[in-house]
Amino acid sequence: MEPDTAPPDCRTLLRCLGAYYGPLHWWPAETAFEVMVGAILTQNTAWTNVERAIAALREVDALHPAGMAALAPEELAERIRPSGYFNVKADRLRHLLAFLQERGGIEALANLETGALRTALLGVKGIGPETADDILLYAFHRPVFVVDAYTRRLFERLGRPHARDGYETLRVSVEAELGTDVAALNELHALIVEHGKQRCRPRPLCDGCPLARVCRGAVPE
DNA sequence: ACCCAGGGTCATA
DNA sequence: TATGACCATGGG
Repeated sequence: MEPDTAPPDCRTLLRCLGAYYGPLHWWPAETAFEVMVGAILTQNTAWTNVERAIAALREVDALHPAGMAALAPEELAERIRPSGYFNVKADRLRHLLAFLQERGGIEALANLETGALRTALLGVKGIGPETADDILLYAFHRPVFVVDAYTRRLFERLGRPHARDGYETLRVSVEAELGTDVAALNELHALIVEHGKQRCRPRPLCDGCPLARVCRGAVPE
């Protein structure tokens, strides 16, 4: 059943979720390249598994492009094994490396306009819309909203418009509310993920909480 | 023993 | 456009 009140806007969600969980200081990485690697490794995978893979890469100094490129393909796959889909993801990381080299590195990419940069990222095999937007927002600090499965579930339960529309439509609808506020876009996605991971009964998160009845489990009627 | 996780690609209809 | 199969590990 849908809430009988109007669905909360994004600023309200930020205030409420932020009061309870935040600030979250995303993305958990030290460099732009590490953000890109993490964005690929976390595809359909729990972050705890990604942390092991990242640690295994750090052990052999493979968290920068040259260091990763120096690894044999088999060793790269072996290092990231804990993150799952390790053969697929090893290929994707190598596509990323080739892309960075062709384009003159991260510094050169940073000169591109956001739309051009997104198009370029989507041209890399293994980088789809969500991964591209993770990279745009958290590695290049561009004003982009990242849509993921948690976002769809939450928005659907809140009765927000476009919850079931295509990726681009949903993304643009949020960006229309938050404008070019990179800090807000950063925090909102992080908070939605953090809240989505909770396995809890619905409870109020803030004063007059608009999603007190919306948690990971079924929405009580 | 199941279900899911901070997706994406490819083949098919 | 829209499903379905596939990729794979680790925690609840």
